[in-house]
Amino acid sequence: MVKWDQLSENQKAEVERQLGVIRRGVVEIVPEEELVEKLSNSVATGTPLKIKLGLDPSAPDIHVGHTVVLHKLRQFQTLGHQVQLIIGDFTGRIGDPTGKSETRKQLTEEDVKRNAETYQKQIYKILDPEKTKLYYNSEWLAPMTFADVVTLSAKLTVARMLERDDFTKRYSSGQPISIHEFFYPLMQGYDSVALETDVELGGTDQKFNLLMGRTLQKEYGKSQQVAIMTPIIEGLDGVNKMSKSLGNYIGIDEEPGEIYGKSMSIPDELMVKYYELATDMSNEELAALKAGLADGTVHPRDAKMRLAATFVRMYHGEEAAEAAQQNFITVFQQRALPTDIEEAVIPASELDNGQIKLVKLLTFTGLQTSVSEAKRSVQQGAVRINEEKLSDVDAVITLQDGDVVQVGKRKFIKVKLG
RNA sequence: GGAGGGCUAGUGAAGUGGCUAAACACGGCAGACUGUAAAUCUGCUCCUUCGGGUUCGGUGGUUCGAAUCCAUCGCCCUCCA
Repeated sequence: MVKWDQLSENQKAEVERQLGVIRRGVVEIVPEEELVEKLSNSVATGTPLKIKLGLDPSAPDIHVGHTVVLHKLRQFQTLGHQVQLIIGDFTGRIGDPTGKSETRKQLTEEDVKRNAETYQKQIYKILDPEKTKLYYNSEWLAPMTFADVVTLSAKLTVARMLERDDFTKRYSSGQPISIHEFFYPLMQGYDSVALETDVELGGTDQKFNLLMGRTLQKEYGKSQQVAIMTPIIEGLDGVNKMSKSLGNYIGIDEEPGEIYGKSMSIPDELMVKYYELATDMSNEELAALKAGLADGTVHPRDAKMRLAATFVRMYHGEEAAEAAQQNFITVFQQRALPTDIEEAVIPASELDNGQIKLVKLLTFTGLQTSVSEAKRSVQQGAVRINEEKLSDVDAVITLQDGDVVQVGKRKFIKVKLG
């Protein structure tokens, strides 16, 4: 093991450079001194560090919140390190209790497998597959005997387990905690033992689990990993953490227009954070942007548009980003009709003499989910056909090919008679 | 094993026989305002062929009438052992 003190000046500079990248946006590095030593050894010997991330395959749709940690992994890869991606196929069948107010349902083997595949497709939009090793933790967890499990679980106490914040909360507020949930941190920690991980990444909510890895590695006589915690990013509302269940997320698999629009809807205060944590913008560019926003030379709206375009570019490419931006300018800034409107086919059977009731049209095209909702929208002046406002609930209209039906600011459909 | 408490619309939570399609808050949608937003203000927020229909964990009862009473089943929690 080569130590920091033994490094040449050039090597020290390299370690410093790496630290600069690694530190960006992270909340905590535990313990930072050990990271310095691990990096020193890595630089001196040319051995990449093993950087681990555990994936819970219960939610296969990756959103921007998940990408925070993925971008951090990508940075490690760019610095030359090796990523260990663990598909928690075994743990997934138990369900991580982290951040959950209630027990998660257990996944079946097929669920896990299907989700894992979806995951990989999305994850390589950010990670470099060349520097990623994929593991399934059933590989080492499934063969363990009950005796092995008892040995493992004997290393921790119930009191220790209950220290964990979400267990404490659930326990004191009378929410159920199943015994099997206690095994989740143990298994995740054991993954690090099995793979001899150098650095494990996770959100701040993963702190307990990450530290468990250190504890268990020590118990099993291994070198202890460094835990790096990335922030939990707020969702579109700017208040709650981004999550699918709260609906305040930007999914990386979403349509370019959606990604762009959602990005534009975030509060200004969140912009820099998103740039810092969830984009591939360099530290230098980031600093320039911050300065520009601070001294007023960069308009917040322009900065946000650039952010939105960056998201689309990362997940759909340059062309899609430009198209999404152009569409946004037309529809929202100029309040004009978008150039590319989805068509809805209205079969002749739905028409009576070429006519159709307005509310019927709205529900039939899927612009509204129920007649009641459609009526409300009409009454509220949200409905337009060919940019002309219609406010009569009982209106019967004559449709023509190419008529554009609009509800609110963002829902459009072009009529196609068929 | 014993005792008690709970399950209401997307969420939280009122409601303990008719005045309750069910307060209120949040969320959501729409309108105004703006730099797209956020904030703020306003309206709407079960479905409907607009006659009505279907809701308060499931089922079965009592009653002219039940989210509200009874029975039973399921799920959850607390305390005691």
